[in-house]
Amino acid sequence: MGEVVMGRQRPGTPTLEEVAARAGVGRGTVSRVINNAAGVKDSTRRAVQRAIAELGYVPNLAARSLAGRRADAVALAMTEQDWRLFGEPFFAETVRAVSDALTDTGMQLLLTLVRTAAERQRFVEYARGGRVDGALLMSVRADDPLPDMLAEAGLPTVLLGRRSGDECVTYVDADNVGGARAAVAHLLDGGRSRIATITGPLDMYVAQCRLRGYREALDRAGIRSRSSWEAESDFTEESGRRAMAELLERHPDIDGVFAASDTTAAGALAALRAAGRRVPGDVAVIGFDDFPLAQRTDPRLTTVRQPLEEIGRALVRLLLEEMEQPAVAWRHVILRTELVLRDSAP
Amino acid sequence: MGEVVMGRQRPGTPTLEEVAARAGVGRGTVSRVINNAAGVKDSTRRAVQRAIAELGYVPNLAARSLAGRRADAVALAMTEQDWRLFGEPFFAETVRAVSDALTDTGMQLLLTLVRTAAERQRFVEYARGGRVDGALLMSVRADDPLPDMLAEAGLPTVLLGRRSGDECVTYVDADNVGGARAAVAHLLDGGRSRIATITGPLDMYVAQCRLRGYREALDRAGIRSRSSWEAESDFTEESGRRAMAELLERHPDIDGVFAASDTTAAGALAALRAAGRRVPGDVAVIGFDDFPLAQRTDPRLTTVRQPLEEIGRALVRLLLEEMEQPAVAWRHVILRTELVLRDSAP
DNA sequence: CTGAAAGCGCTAACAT
DNA sequence: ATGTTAGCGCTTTCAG
Repeated sequence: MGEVVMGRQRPGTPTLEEVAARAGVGRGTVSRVINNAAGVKDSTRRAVQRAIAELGYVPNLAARSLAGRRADAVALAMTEQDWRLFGEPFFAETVRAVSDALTDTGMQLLLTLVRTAAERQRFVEYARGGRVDGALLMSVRADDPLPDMLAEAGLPTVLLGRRSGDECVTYVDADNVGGARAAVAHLLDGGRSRIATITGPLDMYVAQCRLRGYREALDRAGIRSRSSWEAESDFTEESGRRAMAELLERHPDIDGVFAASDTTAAGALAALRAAGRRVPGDVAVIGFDDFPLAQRTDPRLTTVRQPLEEIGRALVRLLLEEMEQPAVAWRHVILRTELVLRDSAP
Repeated sequence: MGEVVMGRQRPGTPTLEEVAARAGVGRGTVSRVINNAAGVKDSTRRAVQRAIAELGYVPNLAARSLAGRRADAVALAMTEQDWRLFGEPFFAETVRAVSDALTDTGMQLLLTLVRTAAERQRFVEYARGGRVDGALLMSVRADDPLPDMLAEAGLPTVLLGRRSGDECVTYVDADNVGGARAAVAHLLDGGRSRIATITGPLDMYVAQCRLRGYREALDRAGIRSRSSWEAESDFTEESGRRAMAELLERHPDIDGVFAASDTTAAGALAALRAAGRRVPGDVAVIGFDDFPLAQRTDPRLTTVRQPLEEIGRALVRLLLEEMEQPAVAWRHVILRTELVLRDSAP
């Protein structure tokens, strides 16, 4: 009687051994051919390739993984908060950059959602189970235990951003303090002096850094920073709008705004418009992240550009390094940010 | 001499065999315990669990996969175009729904980018190599060869949306024609008669369907549809803005707009505002997809809601069915859409 | 209820 | 340059 098979993989899939038989060679030779190893006579190689084509052979990756002790894949994990920021260009562009940086390595990039505790558990088992050779973690929150769980399990792990000033786990970050400082300094240079800021969620280190840069720039100019000039957002456009409205109410004479994200800057713009302010005539706005979002509407804003291509490359490079060597040290890379000037009349 | 090992997996990882030795049982028993199989004496089970905990044992997924002939993972592949629509709430919400629907199965969801031909090749090898038990494909273009490549390889595959009216591969879709028709009928009911539409990219079947619904509704009302009342967008906000401006120029007396997407509707809104039209006073706008994007600005728009939770569940259910049975038939599910009324004064 | 044994399909070291 | 062999760590009969 035909028993019910619980296996999911189609039967009858040709194996390396069948290819070897058909090509009239040993299994080792076939293995060399499919792995592009040197030292195979050209005629043999072609014979094997023909057999592969005729049989429609595809290597079984589980077997390769088991024998070769590697997965040829890396995960990029995103938490629930990341997911809500999904729409942000920063997010999509970074993933794209990582994907590009990975093309040469032949490794498959796997994006995974880690929203609940159950999903985190499953992901950890997946990663520790050897289905990926390493993990990239996006914009981790201060209280996120995932990096440590993976790092302690010995899985090569690299963070995009850090959880705090004394982060240990290997990470790539942008110079958030410096970028914010440069932005505010630019506003000051342009003759603005009543400068407010819309911060990101302050439980994220990145938001703390950008706020610090804002304050430092004011300090250096001899301006005492005050909390009434600071309003928190959660990096969404809507919260940026609200924060801006709030700031305007507190300080109708604002003439400059530093927004901690591109999306937030877009919200700020909308709120300023709604309040009848001209931008940048009455109020100059500088946003972190150089994306079209805040610029969909007319005024070409000056922005702080993060070098996303570089970030993607650095993430992959560090991950590869972690994979090559046993984890002897944490490696940190902080990439310079750049002010992109667009407001000719500051 | 210590040879350089190219393997990536940490050595010294405890194996099932070591657990068995420590617990003083056979390997089979350990296997039964970690798979929650029935028929293990309670005391034995606990002994094994203790050994697992003490050793910090984690099953090697490659070995399990090889022996068990399944991957316990499914892929959700996104093409380059999808990726550009990444920001759309529809996208994020659908993935979330799929993720939710998958939690009970214990399978890991893997999002993969398939942007270039090289990436497609790699993904096909990954999938055919047995690293996933099935694939979900988002909003495929008419000329996308990926569905056929996977389906022909015998991999359980389900599409979200179809490539054309005679799509074969198993899919889940929304009733786009009906939804569009209902939207336009609602505008007509509200006394509007000069109704334009902003379509999606017409090489996508979903966009064709929504346009067809628009035309059918007008036909039924005895209004001849004309192409000058139709403008194409690529589903982005910017293109929606442009399309609306164009339509306004051609027909300044427009009093209703059906937008083929939420994002497009947002663009239309902005353009209408810029042209000094009140919404919905002068012009009523209905968008497909029920999301806050088009509603960030004041007027509460009536929208066409796609049942995303249902779509996610259906995708997973069909995929599981494909996995259980050899592919004997293509299965298609078309989910009803719903008009969400918000404009009390149509 | 449990142990022993036979693979799953591949890589890599070792012969030749 | 190529064939042979010994595992990789697990699931799954099949005996007991």
